[in-house]
Amino acid sequence: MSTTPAPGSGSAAAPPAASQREAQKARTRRALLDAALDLLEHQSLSSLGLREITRAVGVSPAAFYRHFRDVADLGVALVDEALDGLRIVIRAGLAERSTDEERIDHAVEAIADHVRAHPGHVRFLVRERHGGVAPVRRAIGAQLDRFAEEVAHVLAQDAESEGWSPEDLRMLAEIYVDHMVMTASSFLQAAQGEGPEEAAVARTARRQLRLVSLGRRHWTTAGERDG
Amino acid sequence: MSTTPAPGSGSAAAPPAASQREAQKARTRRALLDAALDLLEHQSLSSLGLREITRAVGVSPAAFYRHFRDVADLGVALVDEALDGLRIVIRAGLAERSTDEERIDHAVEAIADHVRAHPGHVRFLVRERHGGVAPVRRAIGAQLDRFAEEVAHVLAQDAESEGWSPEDLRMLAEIYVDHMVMTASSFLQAAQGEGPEEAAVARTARRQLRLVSLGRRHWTTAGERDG
DNA sequence: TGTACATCAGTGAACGCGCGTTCACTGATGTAC
DNA sequence: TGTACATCAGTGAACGCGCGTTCACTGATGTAC
Repeated sequence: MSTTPAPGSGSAAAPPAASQREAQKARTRRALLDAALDLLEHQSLSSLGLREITRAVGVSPAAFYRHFRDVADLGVALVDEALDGLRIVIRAGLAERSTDEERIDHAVEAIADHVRAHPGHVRFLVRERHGGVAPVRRAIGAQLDRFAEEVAHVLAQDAESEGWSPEDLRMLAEIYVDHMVMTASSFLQAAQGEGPEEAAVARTARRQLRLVSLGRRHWTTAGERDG
Repeated sequence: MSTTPAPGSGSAAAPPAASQREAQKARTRRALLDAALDLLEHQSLSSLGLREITRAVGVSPAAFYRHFRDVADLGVALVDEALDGLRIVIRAGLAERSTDEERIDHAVEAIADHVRAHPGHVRFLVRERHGGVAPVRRAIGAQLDRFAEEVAHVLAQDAESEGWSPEDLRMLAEIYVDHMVMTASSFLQAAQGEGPEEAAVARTARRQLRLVSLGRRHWTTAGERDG
C-alpha cells in the first residue's frame, strides 16, 4: 500500500499511470471528457464549444490542446468509451439462458441498468449516431456495425439458427442492435420525464423482442424470392 | 387565367397567396427553409447560424425575423413539412394489397422513392429526432407518436389483428415506424456512398419486415405473463 | 542524498472574426376615397 | 382612373460578445550523474 503510483487519485477508474505527471494529465483528460458529457445533455456535439468545456473543468482554453486536436476529436474518444459499455450490455443480452423469455427479460433489464448507470454516454451515442459531426458519426456507425457482426456470430451458434444464411443472421442481428439503441433511448426519455414511464418502456421492449423471437422461430430459408 | 394572384411564382407549390406582397413573403420564407435544409446536410440544427441561412438566400440577417423567431422556430416548421411527406409514405405501406409480400415490397419501394425525392427532409428528421434542439426534438417525437397511433388503427382493421389488444397493436406499430425511419436513414447513407448500396438496404429491409410479419402471424395474446 | 538540466501540462494575454439582435429607415404594395 | 395615406418585407449599420487558435511563459515533475 505504500507504493501506490497516483497519490491524489481515488475518483474514476484510472488506467496505469506511471508518473505523477501522467496521472495528473489523465485526470485532466478525464475531467474534460466528463464535462463534455455533462454539457451534451442539453445540446449536440456540433454546437459544443471548446471554451465551454475548459470553463466547466476550470482550466485555460489552451490546455485543451494538450489532450485533443479539437472538439470532434474528443467526441471520437467518447464514442469508444460509450461503446465499451454497450458491449457489456449486448453480452448480457446474448448470455445463455434456459428460455427465450428469460433471455429477453435479462436483456431488457441490462439495457435499463446501463442507461441508469451511464445516461450521459447513452444520450451521446443516440444523439450523435445521426448527428452533424462526420468523424463521430462514422465512428459510431463502424462500432455498431462491428456489434451487429458480433451478435450475428453468436446467433449463428444457436441451435435455432440451423440453415440460416450469414446474410439472414446479419439482418436479424441488425434488428436486435437497432432495437437495443431505440430501447435505450426510450429509457433515457423515461428517466427525464418525457414519454412513457420506465416500466411501460420495458414492457413494450419485451413484447417487441418476443414478437421478433416468434418471427425468428418461424423463419425459413426455403422458398425465398430475393436473389 | 388572367386573374392568377401571384404573377412571378411558378417554383415550388405555394399556398394561397392573396396579394403580391404575401406571395413575395411566402417565397422568401420558402427560400429560407430550403437554404436551411441545404446547409443541414453537413451539420445539425443546433450549430446552424441565422446569418448562414440569410447569406445563402441573399437577404439581410434582420429579414430572418420577419419569418421566424429564431432558428429553432424554423426547425419546427421543417418538422411539419418533413412529416407531411412521410405520412404519404406510411399510407403507401399500409395500402391494401393481395399478399404480405406485395405490401412489404411496395412499402420499401415507397420509402426508397421518398428518400430520393426529399433527401434533405429525411436527413433532417433522422438527425434531429434525437438532436440537441428541444422544441424540434419534441415536435418530431409528437408527430412520430401520432403516426404510430395511426398505423395502430389501420392495423386494427386488419383481419389478422383479431384478438390483439390496443397495446399490442401499438407496440407493433412502433416497430414499423422505427423500422421505417431506420430504413430511410440507411437509404440516405447509401445515396451518399456510405454503407451498403441501395439494393442491399432494400433487400435487408424487406427481410426484416418479413420476419416481423411472421412474428405477427404467430403472435398470440393467450398465455401472456406481463400484467 | 544533492545538484543541474530537460520535459511538458497548464497559463494568460492577445488576435481577428462572425455571431445574434436592435433600430430607424426605405420604398414597393395595398387601401380608401 | 387618380391621389393621399397606411402597411410592412427587407435594409444596412451598429452593438457587444464569446469564439477558436497562437504564443512565449512558468513552474512542478522527472532524469542523469
